[in-house]
Amino acid sequence: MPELPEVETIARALRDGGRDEPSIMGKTVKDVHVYWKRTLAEPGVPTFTKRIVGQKIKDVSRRGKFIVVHLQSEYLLFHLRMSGDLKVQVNLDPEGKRIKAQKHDQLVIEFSDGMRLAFNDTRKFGRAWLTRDPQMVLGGLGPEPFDASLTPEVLHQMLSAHSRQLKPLLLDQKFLAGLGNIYTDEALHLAKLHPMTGSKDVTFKQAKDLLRSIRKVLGEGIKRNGASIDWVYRGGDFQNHFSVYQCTGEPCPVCGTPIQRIVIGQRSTHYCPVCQPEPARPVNPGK
DNA sequence: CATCAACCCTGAGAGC
DNA sequence: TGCTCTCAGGGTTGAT
Repeated sequence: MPELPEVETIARALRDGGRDEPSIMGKTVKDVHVYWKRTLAEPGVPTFTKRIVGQKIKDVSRRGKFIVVHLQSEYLLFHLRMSGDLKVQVNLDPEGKRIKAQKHDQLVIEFSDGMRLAFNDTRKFGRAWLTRDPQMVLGGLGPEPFDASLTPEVLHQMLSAHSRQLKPLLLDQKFLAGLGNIYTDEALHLAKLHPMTGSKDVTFKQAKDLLRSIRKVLGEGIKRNGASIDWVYRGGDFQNHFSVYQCTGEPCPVCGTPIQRIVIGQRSTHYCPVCQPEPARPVNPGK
């Protein structure tokens, strides 16, 4: 499940090269193949093809969990959702014949230099947009976790403005962009905050600790090239450094207490019952 | 505004 | 071995 560190890792590889793959910077689109139509959020296949063929790739960046490919006159956005990945591959064999798409390739963009960019997505939840106005897609996102303008004061104020449990609030991309289930659980554990804590009950000091923790776990994830979970996404090794995520029953690395798993907002949630004590006024104490 | 369930999908793992 | 069943999970949508 690619979250900010995994998406950042992929975006950097596309821009600078890496993961044994060349950069896509400066390449020109020659043709496209859409194998699963729903992968293309907008526009439809004919318009998409007409508008993207001939365009040159100027830059690659990231916003939240979106990968932003800057073209000459518009933007190609990707959201990997659960199982998406972007791979740069050789498109033509030595005889100049097109190498057939790999299993679960949903969208393939061919370049004029014989390479291609493949959007591979087992579960088909991922989406791509071709748009002149990326704000139409990205406009609703909350701040970037590493943005300097996101100070402890600002986060504290943001938390106070809502009356929700911390876990689902941090997962909400409109509140903060980039966290997913893994890094949210890890950040809350590091900040010693129970996932059911009401956002209005978070003190300034706790907000400050939370911001530092979020940046710490995300930074650690990026440094380790993300986490490789199940068969999804290759390369990273942050999965070997989880403190609580998918560590149910294992000892908390801080105090040794077995990690517990509960469900909050239809999401599995892992925490240490000692390091992250039940808040005085938990939101929805019953469930 | 907040919560909740359903939905989109496939493959892994459990149970038989 | 092979079948069926359950489940995971990000984000969207519609109902309460």
